[in-house]
Amino acid sequence: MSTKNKILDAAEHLFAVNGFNGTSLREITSQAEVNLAAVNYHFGSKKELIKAVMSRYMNELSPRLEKTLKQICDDDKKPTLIEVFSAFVEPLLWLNQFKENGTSNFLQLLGRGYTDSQGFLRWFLTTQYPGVISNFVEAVYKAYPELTAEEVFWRLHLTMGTVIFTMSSSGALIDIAKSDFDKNIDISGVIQQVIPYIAAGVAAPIIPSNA
Amino acid sequence: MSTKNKILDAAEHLFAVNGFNGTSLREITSQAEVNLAAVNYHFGSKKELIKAVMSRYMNELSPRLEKTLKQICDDDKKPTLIEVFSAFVEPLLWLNQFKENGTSNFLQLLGRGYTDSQGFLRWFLTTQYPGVISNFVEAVYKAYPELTAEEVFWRLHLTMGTVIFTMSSSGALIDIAKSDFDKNIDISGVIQQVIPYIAAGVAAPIIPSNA
DNA sequence: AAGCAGTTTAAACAGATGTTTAAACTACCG
DNA sequence: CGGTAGTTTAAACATCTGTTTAAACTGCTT
Repeated sequence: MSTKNKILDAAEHLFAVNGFNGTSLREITSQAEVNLAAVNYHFGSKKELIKAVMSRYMNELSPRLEKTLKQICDDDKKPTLIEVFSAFVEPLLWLNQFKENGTSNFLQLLGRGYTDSQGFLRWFLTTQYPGVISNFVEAVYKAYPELTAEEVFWRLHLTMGTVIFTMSSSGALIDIAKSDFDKNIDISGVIQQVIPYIAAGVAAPIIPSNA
Repeated sequence: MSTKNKILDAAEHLFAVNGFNGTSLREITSQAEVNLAAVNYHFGSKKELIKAVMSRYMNELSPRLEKTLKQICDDDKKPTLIEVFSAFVEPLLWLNQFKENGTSNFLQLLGRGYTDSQGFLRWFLTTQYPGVISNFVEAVYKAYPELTAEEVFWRLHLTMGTVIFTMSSSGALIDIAKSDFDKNIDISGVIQQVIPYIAAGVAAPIIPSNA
């Protein structure tokens, strides 16, 4: 395995667990068993390494997500919200075949990017992968045209929060499910819990503005 | 204003914006206009300062939350989920009178505690304020007894994620609402968007386990 | 005025951080 | 074989981190 990939693998794991700020280059390079200077040699800086870790996943996810969302919207009959959100499941779970623990690692990284260094993830997604968001918004609008653009905006942000936050701590949740309820679930079990919740949330009755 | 309070105010603001790891004692003490050593003199360590910042809010919130939740559950008729979640609104908004930007600051701090140093918030809430959580779980159970304990666990975690994550970035969301939709909303406007969403999410139809 | 507990101050501490340097090593090509 | 581009290495760099120290200062009581 190349030095570059050894670094990416170690960084991905440590970033997911301890966050970007909480992970030092020395931790990364010693876990990857490469020299400290290798990060700066191959990636230029720590910031560029973070981008590289995120891009490796987004480049896998982006085309698959586009495909499943198109499949749903190209049909003549309008999709249900459950179908729209389920369109994320297959691409996300595929990350587990792309890399071990790929799904939860990626979702954890998303959460870190949102909270660690403010605005980084927003910049990263909107500038590097603008199609993903617009496709998604369009799909939700087709499924639920009664919502105004403003309401779609709010509910998608709430959904993003639910998913990212939950997945960031999915490891802990899986442990609790085992110890408290004696249930062995994995990441797809978590997703099964999430989808009806967010679908119902997005489909919630609209509150009159002057109530 | 006492040195102790100057430190608490500066720390609260910086912690909320940049996280616990992302804020140094030198930033805090220079913004508070006190000597660097003052933190260790008055609080002992940075970790104790973090606890003190959180406790200042929790000590205000905890009794009010207990009161509003009790009000709902003591009635003979069972509460609705909207009522249960609305019980959080008044205590949370009261933090704005307790301190300027108190509500959003506190909710941002909650989000930081959840993601910054893993497990800290969980330890903090369960050991220092166990009543808050159990009261809440009981209220949800009364409002929606069809849910199993396991389902309540999942949906409350999803709800916590939604609320904390959204409120952490509520500042950015308020800005977007203004620029993209020309709507001037404040923190209570955000809460108004959140409540129907999470109430619908918790009340979502239960998925058969062998589907 | 003297003493004293509580507080503030500047300076230093040891350790960790991201980054850079220059020398050493490696493999391939002429 | 010699040379050269790409890579790895150990060491050092400057800067930042939380914490500690000992001296100075404060307001109060005896």
